[in-house]
Amino acid sequence: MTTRFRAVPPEVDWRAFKVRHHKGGMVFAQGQPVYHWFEILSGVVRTSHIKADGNRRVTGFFFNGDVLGVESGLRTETAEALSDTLLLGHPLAATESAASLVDTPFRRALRCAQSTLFLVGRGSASERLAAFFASIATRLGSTDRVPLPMSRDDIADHLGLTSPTVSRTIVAFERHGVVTRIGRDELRVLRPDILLALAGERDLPADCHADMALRAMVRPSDSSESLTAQPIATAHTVQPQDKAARP
Amino acid sequence: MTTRFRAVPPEVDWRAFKVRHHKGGMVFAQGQPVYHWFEILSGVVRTSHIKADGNRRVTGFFFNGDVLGVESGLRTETAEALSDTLLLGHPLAATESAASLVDTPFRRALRCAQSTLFLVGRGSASERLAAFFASIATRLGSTDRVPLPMSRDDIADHLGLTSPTVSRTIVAFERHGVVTRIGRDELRVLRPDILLALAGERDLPADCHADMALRAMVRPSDSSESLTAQPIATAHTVQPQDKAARP
DNA sequence: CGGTCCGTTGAAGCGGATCAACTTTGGTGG
DNA sequence: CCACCAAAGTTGATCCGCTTCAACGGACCG
Repeated sequence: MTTRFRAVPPEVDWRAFKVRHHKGGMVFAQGQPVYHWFEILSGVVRTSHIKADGNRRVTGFFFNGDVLGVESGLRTETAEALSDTLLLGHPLAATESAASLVDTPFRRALRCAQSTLFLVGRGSASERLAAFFASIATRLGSTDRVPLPMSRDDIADHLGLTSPTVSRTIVAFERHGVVTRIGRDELRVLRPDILLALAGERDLPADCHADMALRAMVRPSDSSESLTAQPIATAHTVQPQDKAARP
Repeated sequence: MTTRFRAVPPEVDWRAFKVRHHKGGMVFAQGQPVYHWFEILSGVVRTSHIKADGNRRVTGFFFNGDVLGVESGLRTETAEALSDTLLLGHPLAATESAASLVDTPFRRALRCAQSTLFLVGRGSASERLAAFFASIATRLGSTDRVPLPMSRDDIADHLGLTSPTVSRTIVAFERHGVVTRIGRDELRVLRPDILLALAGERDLPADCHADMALRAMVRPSDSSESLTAQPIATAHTVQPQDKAARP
């Protein structure tokens, strides 16, 4: 819950500058390099993130006094003015030089929290779990090994699911040859490409339609059990417009 | 996505100390004052937040090299060791003195991101929207006025819902006298207590069971339309164990 | 005054929650 | 070392809330 006061005292506003945007204007765009962070003097700004699958995720709304665009490297999100807006821009370099050593933990925690935002709140159980597993594997630097020292309930409470759903989805992953269970608290990723595709981080391999197959997997209503043979899916190109990009 | 390197160079590790926890141990507890932040040398830690309604939300898992507990004031979450764990604790005071002015925007952004985590990914559409409206009102300092300069699609994409659901839920709120629509892009909150209760931030007023009533509202299947008369609900004490605390 | 966009409302289907039974695991003590 | 027990995971059946796909209405703007 952000407060409504000035973010930094005036003496730190070295080379701070005012920017005016009118309704619909773009403050910064996803993919651009980060040069400044902004403080809202008046107006409303919306930040959103477009995933590889085209889905949009609105990451925040910012009102008078709020701080936005605090990141480094490349913009992970786009900021647009929802109304005529007056911003105070702060050069990131000035901030960096004074606190480059110290604020690192804050930034890392911020990145971590923001990446978690993309895990929860959107997408099916398969997508969330795939993203979760991919995230763990990436953070540990191991391509295929995914330790799960937490309980299924922990995972469920983290992703906004329930324990039975987590179980079913993992079993479905395994039935499709995406992962293998090693004991109770470890996975081995057999098809990282499909895992990332399910997570929405990259496009699906052309040879399969994992999401449709996995959907059918979790709910074994149809008796067409031809799945144990082939790892993932037949060459069905029938994309049911499942959760494609909005127009 | 946090990296796996040391959070800060050694010269900043003034009075850094190692802490060892065994499986199940509590690193810090929700509500305690914040004195340190931690860096994981080995093991796994889980952070979770208990809401007023008793629901638990697992906010993150932290592995080797991750940073956790970066906040100020009182702990908003509890951290527990999922395995035998070795931590490196950093006094917050040392970090503060060097960067008290500069890291403020990072902290505010972090708080903002973390609070957003509690909005999405859990709870019904009513809960998410209630929390969203309450959040806007709080941030603007106005108890009752809630401007909505963003489209319904924006709100939906932010909360992990869809535009029709947002519409229906707002109308349901209005039918219960919780809010009133002023034009298209502004709300007036008539019953802040119920709004906060729906958001899970505090207990319900004893005289009503808003959640049950609102559920029935959104889906007008039953024709028992006695709702326009009394603001919220009759004195039904029939709590259907809806989303109560887990044991 | 007409057109277009956005919001609202309706009907139908599905995904995940819920409740409950069963199985497995891991830990403990005999 | 094995038997037992408690805790966790898996599986099944049913239900409900949200999504989806439409159609309608209303507001803003030319």
